[in-house]
Amino acid sequence: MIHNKHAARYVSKLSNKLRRRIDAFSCRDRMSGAEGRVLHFLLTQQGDLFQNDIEEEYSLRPSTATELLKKMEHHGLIRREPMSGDARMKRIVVSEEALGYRQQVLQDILQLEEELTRGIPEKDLDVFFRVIEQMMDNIS
Amino acid sequence: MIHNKHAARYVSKLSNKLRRRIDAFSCRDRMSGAEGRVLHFLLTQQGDLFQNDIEEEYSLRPSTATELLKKMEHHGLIRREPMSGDARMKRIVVSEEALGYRQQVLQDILQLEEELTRGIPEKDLDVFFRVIEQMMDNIS
DNA sequence: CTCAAAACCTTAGTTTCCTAAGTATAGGCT
DNA sequence: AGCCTATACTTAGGAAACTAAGGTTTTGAG
Repeated sequence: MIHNKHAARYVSKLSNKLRRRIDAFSCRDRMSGAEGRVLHFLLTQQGDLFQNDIEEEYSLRPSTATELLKKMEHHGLIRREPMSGDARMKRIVVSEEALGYRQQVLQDILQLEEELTRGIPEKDLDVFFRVIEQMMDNIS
Repeated sequence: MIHNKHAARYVSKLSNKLRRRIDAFSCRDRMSGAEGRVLHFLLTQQGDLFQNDIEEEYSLRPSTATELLKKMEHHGLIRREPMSGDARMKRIVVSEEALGYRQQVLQDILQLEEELTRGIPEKDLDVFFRVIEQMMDNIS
């Protein structure tokens, strides 16, 4: 290794700072941190989504995902519909109420993204994304 | 925003995967996740370290850091010595026992780092580190 | 039909983190 | 000296996140 910097530590540190920042989001008084993150994921993803996808996206164990989604369902953020074709799977659907937060959530994320990437050249961001993708491949 | 990729999500996702990976480290059966992370930090840092530094590094509240360090002390991983000059501060010292894990911890980290950066050009890593540093500045 | 695997759930316990309110010390400022 | 604010850390209590181990039901392959 030539670098004296540790990529793992850098990434973790930035991620922790981000968690802090995201906890200050406006909608946060109506849902927990994890619930907010998952809601944002649901709102920006297209196509059918299942518990499986949540587990993969956030590196969660099935039981953790179950508990989290159950809580979101109880809070009225999502519904879970049986999937025709495979009775084991339940499709996750964002509720009407949660769709009302959509604008705010997207706005918050957009603002964070702009703040985060301020002063960073486009080509550097391209490299950054490429490196992260490679790293995710490397350890998966 | 020109990118359709979200830097925040990318970083969080990689960080989660890393946490999983690090939890599988060999010494991990003798300490919890957070304890292991802090121990690694202590072992690779030079100069006096205080609770303050742990809070900053991991974006923790004082009470969280207190609890974590108290647990590490109880598990025999660290000691806390009164600081001459400022009676409010207590210096964190890695115990003899924990120093025994040193080689293993450093080895684990080095291996992860090599695995993580495999196939990524040196100059891309330079950009990567620069971008992360800028992002940390941007949101602090 | 049988059986392994997949998708998800349940339970019970641990770990991590937070808020809110404290103690004690330090370093001003008048 | 006395007062005030900030700093460093602590305590108490609770919420959130995670884990391991063991279900259920359904699927799909042999």
